[in-house]
Amino acid sequence: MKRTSFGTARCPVARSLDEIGDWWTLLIVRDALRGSTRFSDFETGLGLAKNILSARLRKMVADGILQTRPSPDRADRHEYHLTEKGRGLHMVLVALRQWSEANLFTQGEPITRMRDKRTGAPPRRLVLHAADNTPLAPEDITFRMEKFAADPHG
Amino acid sequence: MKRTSFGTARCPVARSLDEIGDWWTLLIVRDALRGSTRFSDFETGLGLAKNILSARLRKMVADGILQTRPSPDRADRHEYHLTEKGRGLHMVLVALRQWSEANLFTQGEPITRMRDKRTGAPPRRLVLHAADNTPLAPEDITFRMEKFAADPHG
DNA sequence: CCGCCAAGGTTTCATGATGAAACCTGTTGC
DNA sequence: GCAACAGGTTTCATCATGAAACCTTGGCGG
Repeated sequence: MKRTSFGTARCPVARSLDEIGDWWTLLIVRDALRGSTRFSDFETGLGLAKNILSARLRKMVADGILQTRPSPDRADRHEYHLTEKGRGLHMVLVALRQWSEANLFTQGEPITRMRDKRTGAPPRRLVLHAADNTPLAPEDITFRMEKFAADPHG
Repeated sequence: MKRTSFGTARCPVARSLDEIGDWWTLLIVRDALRGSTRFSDFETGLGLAKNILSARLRKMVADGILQTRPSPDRADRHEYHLTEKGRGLHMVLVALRQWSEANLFTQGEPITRMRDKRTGAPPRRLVLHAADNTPLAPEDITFRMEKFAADPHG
């Protein structure tokens, strides 16, 4: 009945889907990374119903992905800004974007592509590297159950 | 009323969410990358209802993320294997996993972590690089509307 | 060759999430 | 003072999700 929750899953992938695995959250982050801060920015950029947007923004603030700041020009309003946690989702968006570009578009279709602001060149593809900088394929990876300890390198 | 579709969006992020942006698809890919191939593998690994699993597998086959192969031991059954397109989602899972590890776990919590199979060490964090290998932050990126042309480097 | 069991689904039905449209509320511009 | 507008909330119909029951096919023990 109730949508199953992964909020306490031991698998990080499952747990992350609990916070951002719905239809709109990542797109809100995408727009926020490109400068959207106001309710109407998101509304027009995404074309979603106000009630849904309202609910999502509220949840994202509660989850620490966005934070509200008083609007500079209107005392009764506020803006939505990404937290560091929210900005951290940039890499997820890049990964999704690169997969999508490689698999979901056909020749000649209009597409919004990512470019290096200085040079106009496309960024490199993401690659997972081992500690010694050799690339790691899915088969080169194993999984281990541990007790969480924060990575000192961030 | 109907869940809005991003299947024809020009933004790759939006379009990808149309195919994999639901609660179970990425977790099915995760299990498939770790070796699950049979219906019951996914069912027990994920703990989801059979009807939902059935619908997801069917959609993922239709989308070219999974493909069915005849089972080696039972003529009337088949296995589900990732296509190249499906394997390409590995990087998305890694990005989600790293974000989750950095933001959703507290000290001492049990967690399933990714390790280099040879050395047991954790992989490096993903970083987006420019063509000249300098790191690119979200602010260093711009977006351009183009007609899609496949990247010759894959 | 008969009956039973398990894998791999499909059907049914109650409930929660989604989305369109209408409505509310406080400012600001005129 | 009043209309317009941003920024929501409420209402209601519809869709998707999930639990449980049911079906179907092929081994297999006797």
